[in-house]
Amino acid sequence: MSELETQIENRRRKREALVEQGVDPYPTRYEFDLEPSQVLERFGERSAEELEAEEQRLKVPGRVRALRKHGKTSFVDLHDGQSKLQVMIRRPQLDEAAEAVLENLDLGDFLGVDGQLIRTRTGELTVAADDLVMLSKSLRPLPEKWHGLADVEARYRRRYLDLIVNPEPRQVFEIRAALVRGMRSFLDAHGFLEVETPMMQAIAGGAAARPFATHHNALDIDLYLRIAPELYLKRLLVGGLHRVYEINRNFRNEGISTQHNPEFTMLEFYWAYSDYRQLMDFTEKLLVGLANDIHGEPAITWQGARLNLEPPWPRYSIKQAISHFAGIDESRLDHVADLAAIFDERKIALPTIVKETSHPVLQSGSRSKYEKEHAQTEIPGDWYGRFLMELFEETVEEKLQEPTFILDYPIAVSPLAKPSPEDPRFTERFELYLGGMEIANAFTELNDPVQQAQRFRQQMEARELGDEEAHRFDHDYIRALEHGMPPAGGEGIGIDRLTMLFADCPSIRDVILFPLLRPQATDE
RNA sequence: GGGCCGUUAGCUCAGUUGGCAGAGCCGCGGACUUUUAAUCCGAAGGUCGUAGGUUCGAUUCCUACACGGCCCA
Repeated sequence: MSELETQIENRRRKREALVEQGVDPYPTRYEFDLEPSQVLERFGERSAEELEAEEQRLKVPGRVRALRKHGKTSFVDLHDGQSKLQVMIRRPQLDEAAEAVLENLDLGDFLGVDGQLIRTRTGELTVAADDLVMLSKSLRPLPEKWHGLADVEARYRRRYLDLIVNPEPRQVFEIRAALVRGMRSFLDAHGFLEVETPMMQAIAGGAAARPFATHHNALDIDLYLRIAPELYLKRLLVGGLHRVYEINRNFRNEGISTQHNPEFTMLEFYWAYSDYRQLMDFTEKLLVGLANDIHGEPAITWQGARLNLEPPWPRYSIKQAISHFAGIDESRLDHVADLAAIFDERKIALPTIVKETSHPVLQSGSRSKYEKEHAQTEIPGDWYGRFLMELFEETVEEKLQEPTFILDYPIAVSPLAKPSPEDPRFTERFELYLGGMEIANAFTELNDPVQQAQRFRQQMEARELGDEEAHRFDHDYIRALEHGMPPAGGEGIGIDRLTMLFADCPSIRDVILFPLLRPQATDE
């Protein structure tokens, strides 16, 4: 028998021993007065003399996290997930049932104690218990008390253990909840209506991503888990819900990394008669407010650096950003041939989509060949934008630690955004970068049904060239637009990444309670 | 998909330049009526991730695989 099996066997024997002595190891009901952290809140300041005079008796439940037995006196640390409360037990004062509980008590058990609140000789607030109730017998040993659970894989796979023995995850998920709470109250206060739109969609639209597929048996139709709620939320704009938001899961059938989990949480909101400029101001206000609420200052600490969130935040167009952060003159950013030359100079790989595309111009996969043929062959017009974006991601993205708006994205990569009146190659779109990560994506929404249909057709062409992430044509969405969508701004904010920043977690798995891992054969 | 790193007792970790596998915590037995990482005494606990290979001998060296981490695509 392995050591673990032995330990489980010992605990099972104690469970049986309790049953034999008429003690239910899993009782149905327990009435208590306060949990440990509440006891500390209410009585934490009382002196020994005050407690002695008060003769306050309490029933307190909690998980046994430490057990110090010395002869006739035992000390137990009772935890409620936030704080611990010490219990002192003098064996001679116990009745038979309580004695059996003490006799068969293990670390990890849930225990109810009943006794007077005192301070011990060392001054610690303590319940001097004269009655004990087993509330739930634990059959497996907890990880070590001092080092906790350190194995990263075990922490993700068995988050319940991580939460019991490590203080950090609880704090992280409290921050996460505070962020979501703060967003809701901010949006509610600005007159936004929270809605829920389909997670299962016949056409997975609203973003460039591969979806998860599923099937509805009764209707016998294929459905997709949504990659974004965008097209449904904008249908609501058509329907007269002029300020709407949704906080919910998106699913993207793509790789896993420290910044990507296949399911992740987004806030998306749409605001009629607004535009991307107003959304930038709104975003600044939202995030600096969250920082003030959660950290008590308009700043966050990210991987050792203090990032100041006080508005206004710098705003660069894509071209300005490349010029400013990568030192490339803006005059070289207007033509695809110039961009290709920069890729060569800087030894940057071509955009994936270009490499994967079966367009004859690039079939060789060789850049020099591409450049040669480029001179005499018509290049699909949207490749300028794709090259520009690739250059931006390669040279600028990681440098954007302080909050920065990057604006005016190429039309090729923004099929749902309204074109810029100044330069039709670009759109009224921004992304917010913070800590080197893309946190928000927003634009003035394209509400021209004719142009939107044309954009969808361009996406279908890209799909035929091999871009599996290209948007799908959504005829029903076009029909909705044809009824008239008010001019509007819309924005998505990634909750997971924002939590990473606010809780200073370098991996998205640390801000998702149960991140996706490859299933493991169950062990003992 | 590629590179690097990791996997030893329930937990946290040592270690073996190839020769019987180590500690602390936990668990078990004992002592102890104010401890708090309680203390003291005692006895336990291992397919060294899995499968092959090299070798007189592999936990250690080699190969493949599994799972995980970080970086890159």
